[in-house]
Amino acid sequence: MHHILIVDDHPMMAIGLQSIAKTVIENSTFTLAYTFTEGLDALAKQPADLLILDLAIPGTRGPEMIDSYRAVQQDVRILVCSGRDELMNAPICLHRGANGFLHKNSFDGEAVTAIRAVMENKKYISTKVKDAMLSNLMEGKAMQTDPAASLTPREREVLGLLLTGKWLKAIAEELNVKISTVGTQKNRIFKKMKVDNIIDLAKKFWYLEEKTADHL
Amino acid sequence: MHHILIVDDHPMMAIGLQSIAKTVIENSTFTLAYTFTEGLDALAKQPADLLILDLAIPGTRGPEMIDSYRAVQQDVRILVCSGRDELMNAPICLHRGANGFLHKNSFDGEAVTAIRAVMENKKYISTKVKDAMLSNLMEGKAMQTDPAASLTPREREVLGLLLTGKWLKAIAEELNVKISTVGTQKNRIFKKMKVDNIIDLAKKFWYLEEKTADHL
DNA sequence: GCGACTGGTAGTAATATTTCGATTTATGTT
DNA sequence: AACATAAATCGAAATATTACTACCAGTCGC
Repeated sequence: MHHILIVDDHPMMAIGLQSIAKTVIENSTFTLAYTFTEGLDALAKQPADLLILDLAIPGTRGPEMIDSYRAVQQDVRILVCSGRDELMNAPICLHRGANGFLHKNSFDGEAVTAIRAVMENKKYISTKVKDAMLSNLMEGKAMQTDPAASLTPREREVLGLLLTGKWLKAIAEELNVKISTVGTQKNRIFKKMKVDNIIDLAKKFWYLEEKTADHL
Repeated sequence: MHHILIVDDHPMMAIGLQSIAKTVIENSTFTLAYTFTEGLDALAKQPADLLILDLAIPGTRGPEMIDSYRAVQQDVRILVCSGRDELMNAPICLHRGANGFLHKNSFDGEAVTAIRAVMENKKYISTKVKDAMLSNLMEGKAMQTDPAASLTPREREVLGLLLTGKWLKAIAEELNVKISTVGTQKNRIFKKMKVDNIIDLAKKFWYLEEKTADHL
């Protein structure tokens, strides 16, 4: 008898995952949660054998979420399921303590493999990620990191506001700093992210946009 | 006995939809397709009673897809299921001949309602969209169709270049006009599209973008 | 032929942004 | 304590964009 908690802000995706998990783990019960805090509460109320976690749920900053859930139940198996760039995020999540990383574009066969592996206390990453990590290793390159990892907290804050389409003036007012300050931050963000214009920046962080697109 | 075709590039989302549809329509068979052409082929091979269609699948231009499927089977019920801006896209899709529009963030209850309505040959849109359309109507505004319909050819050309992130200067050189001219066009585009900044503009035309998010 | 309208084009002044370099503050090291 | 470093801030000049207005060439209806 196993209990599985699925945290995903897309209910239909959660149901898809549940449907797949049911075929892998017999005799299982499920809780579906649709926000970060809802998920935390659910885990606090009932320990889970498996936590399937969407990275991109609103009000969170991605991989850091893993820590929060581990803090509630230290030994929970965590399978991150994200639509964000796999090559970038899988290593980050595993490094942060996840047991597996499953891309949302994966076919159900891969989902089955991932769930099975994690339930057997093994780590799971896709072959694609394994290969990439291996070839990075052989070329002596450091592991792929979050593109925003090199940004300072303040820069990330400005990044978020820039992606809402706000003007520098509005951002400056919101943050209570001078416009020139925001200009400098924007400049540094562009340089660090190796982009030249706001459109390319937005594309790099398209996955953050999906949430906002709903209430245009 | 009903046959249902689900076209979505996220297999797990497709499974979620299937799982929900199963509870609504008894005695149903399913085909899941993961690309636009796969979907077309599947429909050509076996007529469907219901087509659940994701708008954002790669290699397509959004709502126009509806025409392609109707060309294969004129009387198929089409329920569009998209994660993008509902207020804008739902009217467009229905105007183009879809039978319903379901947002991907909807809860399963709404999905059930939507599927049931469409299967009963009724139209389905969310209350949110209904309200918005109604208030538009009362204010005498026309129903939203193609957002770019009101743009002139030249404006569309500039729009395309703007969405690649090019600066006015580069666009002006490319089109062999003065920067001020491009500035004017941009201004008119912004006004017509009722946006204030390039990010919101890009969001309005998300379906022109190749699905960059997944392979960044 | 004559307004009225549309599409494409610019000029200009007001605003916004980029791009420097420089200062301040906090933190960690020796 | 002295020093180095990273983060955040800001001023000012150089550029770029926006918000106007205006002009001209077609086109349509009459």
